[in-house]
Amino acid sequence: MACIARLYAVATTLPAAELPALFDDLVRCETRLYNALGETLRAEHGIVTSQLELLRWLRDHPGSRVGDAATAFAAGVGAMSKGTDRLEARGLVSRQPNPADGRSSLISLTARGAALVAAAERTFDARLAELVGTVLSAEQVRSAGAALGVLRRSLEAARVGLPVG
Amino acid sequence: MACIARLYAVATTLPAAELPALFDDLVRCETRLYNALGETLRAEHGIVTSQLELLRWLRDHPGSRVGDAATAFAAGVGAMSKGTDRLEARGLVSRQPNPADGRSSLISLTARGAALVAAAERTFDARLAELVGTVLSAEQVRSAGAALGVLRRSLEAARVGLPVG
DNA sequence: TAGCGATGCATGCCACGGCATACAGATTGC
DNA sequence: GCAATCTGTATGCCGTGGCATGCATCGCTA
Repeated sequence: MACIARLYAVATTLPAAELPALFDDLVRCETRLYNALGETLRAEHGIVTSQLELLRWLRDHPGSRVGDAATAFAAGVGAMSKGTDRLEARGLVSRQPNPADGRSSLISLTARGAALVAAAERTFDARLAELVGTVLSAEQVRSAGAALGVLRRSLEAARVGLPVG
Repeated sequence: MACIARLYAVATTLPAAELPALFDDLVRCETRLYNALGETLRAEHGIVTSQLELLRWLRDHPGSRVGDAATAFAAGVGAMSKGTDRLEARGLVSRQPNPADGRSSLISLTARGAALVAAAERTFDARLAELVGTVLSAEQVRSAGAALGVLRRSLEAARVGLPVG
C-alpha cells in the first residue's frame, strides 16, 4: 500500500535509526527544559510552565473557550477545565458567560493575570535564552524551528495525538 | 550550500521571539507524538511510550540501576522505582542484587521483556515514520536532530532540569 | 415548536509523577 | 573499628491529567 511505498522512500534517504534518535532528543530536551523553566517560574512567580503557557495563550486568544484551549494544547477537556479552575481560584482568569452559547464560557485574563503573564514571560524568555540561546547558533535555532513548525502543523492538521476527553 | 547558509547565519542575529516559538513547537510536537505513539503501542502491545522508552533503554544499558535510569530520563528516583515495579509486576524486567552495592539492584530485561521491546520497537518505528518521516525531508530531520542533539547534551552536561527526588 | 441527537463543560475515579521521608548499606574520619 | 555522614532506593501523600459520566444547552428536523 501507499504507506509501504512511503516507508521505503524514507528508508532510502534517511538512516532508519535517525527518527527514533530525533524523537529521543526531542523528548529529553522537552522534559529538561520544561522542568528547568518550571523551577525558575515557580520560584519567581508561583506558577509553572504549563500555567504560563495557558495564560499566554489566553492573552493571545481572547474570548476562547475551554475546549479551544484543550485543542490547542492537545490536552483533554476535563484537564483544561480543571486547570482553568485553578487559575480562576487564584484570580488570574475569569469565566464570562458566552452570549452565543449557554453551554460554554469565555475565558479572559484578569488584571492580575495580565500583569503576571507579562512579568513571568520576561523571566521565561530570559531563562530560555540562557538555556538554549547560548548553546545553539541562530542557524540551528532557525532550522530546528522550521522543521518542528512543519511537523507541528502537520500533526495539528491531522488531529494527531489528541486525548479522548 | 549548507556552508554558505551557515556563514550567512553567523552574521545574522536571532529575533527575540524565535526561542519561545521554538519551545512552543517543541512542546506541541512532543505532546502529540507521545500521545499518538502511546495510543498505537497500547493497542498493539499493552504498553505506553514511556514504558517502551524505559525498556529500550534497559536493553541498551544492561546492568543499570534505578538511579541511572532516573538520571537518563530526567525523572525522579521515586517515579523510576515505581515504574520499574510496574514492569517487574508484569514480568518484563527483573531486579538482581548488585554484587558491588547492597543498596541497589541491577535491572535487566526478562525474556518476555526482550521479546516485547523488539516487537514494540518495530511498531514504534513504523508509526513514527508515518507521523514524521512522511512530513519532514531527510534534510530537515538531520538539521533538527543535530540541533536537538547539541541542546540535549548541553542540558545533560549541566544537569539542568533534573527533578529533586 | 416539540423532540432528539450532538456538543460543551464539569466532576469523579484512577494512574502516574514529584517531593518528603524512612531506612539499609556504604564511606569517611578519627 | 566505630561513629558520623552520605548514598541509593522504596514508600506515602499530594497534585495533575486521562477517561468516563452526567447534565445543560444547542441545532436540526418534522
